Amino acid sequence: MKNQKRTTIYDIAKKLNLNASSVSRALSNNSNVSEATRKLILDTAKELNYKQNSLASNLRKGHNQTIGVIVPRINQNYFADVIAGIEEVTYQKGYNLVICQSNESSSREVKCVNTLINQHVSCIVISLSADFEDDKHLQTIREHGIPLIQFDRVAEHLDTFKVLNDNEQASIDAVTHLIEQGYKRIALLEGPQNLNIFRQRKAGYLAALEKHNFPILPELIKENAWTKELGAASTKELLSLPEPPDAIFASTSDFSALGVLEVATKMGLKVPEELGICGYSNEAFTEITSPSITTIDQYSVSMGKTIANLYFQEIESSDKDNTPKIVSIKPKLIIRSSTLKNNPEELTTD
Amino acid sequence: MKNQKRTTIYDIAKKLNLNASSVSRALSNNSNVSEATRKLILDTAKELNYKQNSLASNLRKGHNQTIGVIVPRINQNYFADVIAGIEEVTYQKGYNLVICQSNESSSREVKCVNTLINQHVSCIVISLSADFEDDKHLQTIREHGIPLIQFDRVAEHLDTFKVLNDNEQASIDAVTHLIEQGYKRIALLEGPQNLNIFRQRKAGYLAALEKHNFPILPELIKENAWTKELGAASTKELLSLPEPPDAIFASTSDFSALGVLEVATKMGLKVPEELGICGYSNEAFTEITSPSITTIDQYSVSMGKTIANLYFQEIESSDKDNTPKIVSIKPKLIIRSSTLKNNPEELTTD
DNA sequence: TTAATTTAAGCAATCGATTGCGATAAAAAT
DNA sequence: ATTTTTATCGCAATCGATTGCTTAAATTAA
Repeated sequence: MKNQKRTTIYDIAKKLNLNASSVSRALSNNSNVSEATRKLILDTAKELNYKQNSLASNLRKGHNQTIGVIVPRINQNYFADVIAGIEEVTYQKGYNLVICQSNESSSREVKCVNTLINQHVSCIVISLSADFEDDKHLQTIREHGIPLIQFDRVAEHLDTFKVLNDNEQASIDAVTHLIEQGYKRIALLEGPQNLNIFRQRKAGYLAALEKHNFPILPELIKENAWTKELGAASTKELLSLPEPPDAIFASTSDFSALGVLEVATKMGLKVPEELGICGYSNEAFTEITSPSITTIDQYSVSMGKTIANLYFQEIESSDKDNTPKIVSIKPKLIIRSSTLKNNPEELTTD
Repeated sequence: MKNQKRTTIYDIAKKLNLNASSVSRALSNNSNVSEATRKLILDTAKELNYKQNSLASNLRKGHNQTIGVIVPRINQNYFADVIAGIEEVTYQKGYNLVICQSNESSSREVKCVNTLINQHVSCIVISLSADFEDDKHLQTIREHGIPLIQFDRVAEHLDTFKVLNDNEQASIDAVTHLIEQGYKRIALLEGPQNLNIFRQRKAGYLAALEKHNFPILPELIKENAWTKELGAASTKELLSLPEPPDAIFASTSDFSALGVLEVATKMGLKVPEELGICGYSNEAFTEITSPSITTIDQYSVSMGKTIANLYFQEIESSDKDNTPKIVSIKPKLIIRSSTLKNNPEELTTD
């Protein structure tokens, strides 16, 4: 269906009895073209409906004003927000975004990486899939001289640019808050420990307990409680313990926390009086549930902007092989009703 | 920072004392290369860490296995879902996605279109920005021979491929449901009427009322009630009328419906007994509010898949200039508590 | 053994834009 | 009037992969 070929600089040149080089220079607005012919060229370019061929231009210039982004799921709020943040900045700079989703599968992640390398993108931004084990594909990126920025879920030992949330500190804040509210037996719903973020959140949980001389009770730590359903299932198990917890920190996600809340409500447990609940991510719905759910905001959009700015300020601008930088963003504990056992008036105000 | 140049087919050719053409043929797995040299080439390609340069390849082949997508906001659930659906299919076909967001601004939309044209994408998929007025940029796409698929928010009079929701029917279903539940004065929160989707939803509202011989009361129709805040404001106005409505159809979005719910709750109105509420989009939170909100599911992910399939089945495969097709997807009314005045047991079960 | 045919690989043009270098003409300096 | 400088513009190579055509070699047929 694409029959008519598009007009090139040669078409413009021919029509004006000029050389293509002049047309190129006029169009790139750069140098050594008289004002008269420039105007002539610009006019006929418009007349002939000329549009530059970025493929040719990029091939010649040896680079591609494009940044590749690989995320587990495009339509997961957190990642969608990060992408929106990246796009906001890259758009200003005239860069494009090529988006891939790994679908939480590392084999697909590898394919995405290869495609982006083929595309000669200027930079690859990635957040790892859940079944991450091998970082060979990340090494490949570096071998090809493509700057790599990892965010959120990263291969920690790999020396690349990183934009992270301080998951451990956020976790400490959350658990400390629970302790201060008078909860005594605090359970943890944890995620896959091959991912740094979940390891860190667990570490924060442990650190906070230890600091306040709380015992660490393995039976109160449930792994693999990622989704609402899994969170609900774990909650049932926890609440049927001889000594059940009086608070649950769903460090995996707000969805998991929602599962906790639903089970608690169904079992007639009062939240926050009899069970405190804290989620993670500040999903929109946490504000709406009754009671509203205490959670942690990750500043996702601004994380995206940070990622893009990192590229433009640290990588693109400098010509030297600069050492990778790590930017850490401190998430914010959003205190809501689901954990306010003591002081309901202490609600966070924005 | 990108100092080492990448290995090309010429590097491989030189190393094996072959011609680049043979390398190209071996790599493309096509024709006229002996098994022996093919293996040799493949091996050294791996050894030298060769990755094809898609820019050069696409330039030569005259096309680009890339589809450009322009949406108002990447991180709006509906659009994120559609994109995820598109990506799912295009990934299988080895196509890439270039994503742009117009930020609800048509001037930015125009720039996005131009970038995608420059990139020589194989197809452009677009959902229009809120301030849509002029379709010149869409015409430009066609002038450049690039297939165009509009979805959801479209320029109706333009003869292009379209993937749509049957907004009018969905609206009829919703309002009919309200009528059947015994609501007598049904208000409408409407969106910008320059967008087809909001016009259609309004038309459905009017059609349903007319069919049941309900009077159309202009004071019950509120424009510009898109967000939660605007929805709340309109609700306040509606409820302070001498004869306030007993149901509100927030045809703009679930967020607007949420605003309605919050105002109603604050004013002590019982939902659904004293006020029925229906939203649009089936956002995740509508299930969680108390009462849960009746809404309309748009099958967003499957819309994305439909879009991509339309491209591959109708456009890419056929070589003739085929006439644009319109695919309409029937949304589904999800009945929840917020409208069940009569029969609370009638809840939709999935 | 020679001719006809198939197979494998090289040659060179091409996609469209960019850019260093050189050429020409006009303007400025002497 | 002659030389020097500057402003414009053309020439041609280049980016890396693809592909039609040609040639050389190998295989088969006669």
